[in-house]
Amino acid sequence: MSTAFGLLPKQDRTMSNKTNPKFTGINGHANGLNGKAYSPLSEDEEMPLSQTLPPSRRLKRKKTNYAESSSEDDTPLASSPAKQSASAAIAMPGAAAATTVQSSLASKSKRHAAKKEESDDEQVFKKSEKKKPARKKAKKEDQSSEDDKPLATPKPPARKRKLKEESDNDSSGEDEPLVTKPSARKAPAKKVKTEEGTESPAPKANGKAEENGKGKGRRKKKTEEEEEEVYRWWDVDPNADDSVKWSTLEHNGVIFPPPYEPLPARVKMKYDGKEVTLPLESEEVAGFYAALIESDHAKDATFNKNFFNDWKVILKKHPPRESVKITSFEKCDFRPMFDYFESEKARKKSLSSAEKKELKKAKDDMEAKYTSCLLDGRKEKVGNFRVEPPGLFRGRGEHPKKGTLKHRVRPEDITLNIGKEAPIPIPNMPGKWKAIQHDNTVTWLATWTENINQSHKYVFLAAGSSLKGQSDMMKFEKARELKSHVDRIRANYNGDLRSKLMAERQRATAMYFIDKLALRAGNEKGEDEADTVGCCSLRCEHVTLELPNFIIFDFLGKDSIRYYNRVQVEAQIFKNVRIFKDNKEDDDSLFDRVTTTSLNKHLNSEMKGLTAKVFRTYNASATFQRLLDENDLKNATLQEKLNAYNKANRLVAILCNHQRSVPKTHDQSMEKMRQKYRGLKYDRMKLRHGLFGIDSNYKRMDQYKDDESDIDDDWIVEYEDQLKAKEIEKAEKKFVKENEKLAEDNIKPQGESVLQERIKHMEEDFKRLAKERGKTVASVKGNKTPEKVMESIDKLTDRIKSFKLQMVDRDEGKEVALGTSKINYLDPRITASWCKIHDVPIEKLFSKTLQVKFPWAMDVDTEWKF
DNA sequence: TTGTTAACTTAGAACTTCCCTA
DNA sequence: TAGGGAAGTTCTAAGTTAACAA
Repeated sequence: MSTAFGLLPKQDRTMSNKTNPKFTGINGHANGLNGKAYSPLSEDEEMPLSQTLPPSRRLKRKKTNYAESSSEDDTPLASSPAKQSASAAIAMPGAAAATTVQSSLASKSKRHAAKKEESDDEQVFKKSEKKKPARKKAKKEDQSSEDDKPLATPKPPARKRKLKEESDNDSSGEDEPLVTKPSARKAPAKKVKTEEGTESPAPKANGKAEENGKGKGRRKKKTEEEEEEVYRWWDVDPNADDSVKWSTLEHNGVIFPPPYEPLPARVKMKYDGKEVTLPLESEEVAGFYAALIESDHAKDATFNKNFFNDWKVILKKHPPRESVKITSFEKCDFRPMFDYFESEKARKKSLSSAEKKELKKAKDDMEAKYTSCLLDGRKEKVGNFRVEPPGLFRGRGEHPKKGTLKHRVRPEDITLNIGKEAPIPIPNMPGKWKAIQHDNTVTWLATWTENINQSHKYVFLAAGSSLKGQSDMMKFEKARELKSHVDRIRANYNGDLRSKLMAERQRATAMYFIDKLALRAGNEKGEDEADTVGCCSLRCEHVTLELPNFIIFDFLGKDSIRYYNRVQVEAQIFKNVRIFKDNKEDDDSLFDRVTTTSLNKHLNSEMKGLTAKVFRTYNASATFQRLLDENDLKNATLQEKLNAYNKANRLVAILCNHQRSVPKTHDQSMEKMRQKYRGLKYDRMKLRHGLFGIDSNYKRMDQYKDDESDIDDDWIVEYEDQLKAKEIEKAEKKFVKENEKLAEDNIKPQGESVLQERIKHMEEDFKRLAKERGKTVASVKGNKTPEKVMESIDKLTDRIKSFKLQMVDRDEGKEVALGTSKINYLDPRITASWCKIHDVPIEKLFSKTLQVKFPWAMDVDTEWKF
């Protein structure tokens, strides 16, 4: 494997977003980050495939031949004599030129014979050797019939996800989790205040809340402090049945966005240079686009095409009043609308802070009742209680549907999930809910189906809620459980890398990538989605082999973020990928015998509840813990500790390929930093020269010369001019202020000559500086001893070093998003424990939101390890 | 066995607030 | 004290997973 990302040569780790191929999400955790080198190849493992397997049995397939060659594809690796020579060539290390051998498909009879020879593997082979389907077809477009259905009788969804943890309950000793399973949501809760100000009783000891969670007026009003008391779900009985998520649930539904507010009559878009008056319906959609004309979306042909097509449909029903026919996108000028939106933004921005506060309060008051719900009698925060407003679909990457119109969601679209006894909320816009259901095995409060991809939208509780917290904690516990299985699992897949069955060998190789590179599982995607891949859906074009043992990954992953990584792999992996790619087209699947389902099924057999995703969590958290532990921070300052933490965080983010777009002002701020950096070096140079001026016996300290090579004469002229201008400006301002002060005190102000005198002195100083240019001797202000000057030089050198580090840090981190791993992959207990060990306040590392999200992690002691 | 889908987590973009510097 | 940039928060798209229907 390659070195850690941060240590890679530049060409191997240049990063960039999306279309600009640069980001190199090198893991390196097998050597650099993780430090674990697995099973070094033994003599036996080095044995060419040709000696282990009859080479002629090697697979050959082409995408176009999938159908007719299916049975051929089922041939186990070791069973096709017809391809012996080709396989021998593949198997020879370094025999790259011989990897692609044209050969005809083996005959059925040969295949049959081969299968007979493989009697031992027959069963396995039959079960696993299935071809993967090509990209899924587009989902059914028209779901309107569903939408037009009358209010359905409340019924629970046909299918439901069964919790994995259920199966874990009966896990045998061998697979015992490291830590007692957390969870259990139905333990006694602290009293909470209901919306009306009454209190709900705590649920009964068995976890079931009193019917409907209501116990009005039974108890005295408690103080605010007590009401705010947190329900410590993580302290309660872990053996509760977690297929049931709640006993009682009360909420106020969702809040719909306000109706469309028409533009002032004077604001009109233009068509073919002339103003057009649009009816509300078409004006609203035009406005969606107008707001984006300065964004990248408006530069995208697909986005524009989809928007225009959808808008034309609206226009047909609601044409411009001038009876102009809008048929050409190019003739549309949305600028007047855009300008109006901008002016409105500016107007809102310019409001006084009191006015802004008032507006915010009105909004908060209006939303207040939707922000929380009563779950088993306890008040819990709701996450996305606002219904998504209509707009243009902002699909990422090359999503074929980006720009299409996302319809306004109405009550008729929404199904509520609520307790049986709870009052049904009334929508804040005209209409009736699509359906009401009382399913306590799911956690959502409301759902609807979006019109573009027919994807389901849900309203869930907030990240800080007990339900989310429990699930989060279980996620990390599952990842920790992997710790005690991972050696065995790795040994198993390392063994399978040489399996005679293609499916097993592919699966083992995929597992290797998932484990070492933290790749996602990679489900198949449909034609109506962006073409992105993960491990199982990698195509041949996404992996390039480079002798002797490098693999270059280059593909678009989730959110169309580019994954580029040049990785040094073990010989067997290299060999396998060569075999998998052989005789396939670029757009053929690399792992044609592996699906996410089959892979996860296998992982589950290795450890209960294990999926590809668990590996990502495990590797992120384990790597983070190890990196933190590697630091010696005994005498470190707070800043040094924070730097060490952020560095570990950054390495994990790189491992997981978490990118962000470069801040728009990045180049500008880097340039500022560079100027400041040079300025510091200039200051040191002057001190050095000054030191020599004071005492020529002092060394000129030429060790800094190279470091100061970017300070050339031209730059110095420019810099000193800037300095001079700044100093004069400063002096002028100071002079004005002094006079103002004097005027206030009724004292005669200073004359202009005072300022002129000061400026004259400054100019003399700068003239002296100009004379010293190009010389190695300079004057030093004040009566400084050489020792004092030396001291200043050392201090400056430290500042220069630290500033340089800051610059490098800023530049290298410009495309790395730290938040994603912190929120989703790093066990918060690692941070909590680390903070305690190093006496770092948690708020330095966890924002308020993160602290609310992870209350369950805060109690760990300093001994706790992931 | 395979495809579909419900339910959930993970993700970067977009927006908002905070804080530092001039 | 403004305003610019960073940090924090919200929004919603895009994944994963497993149950279930065909």
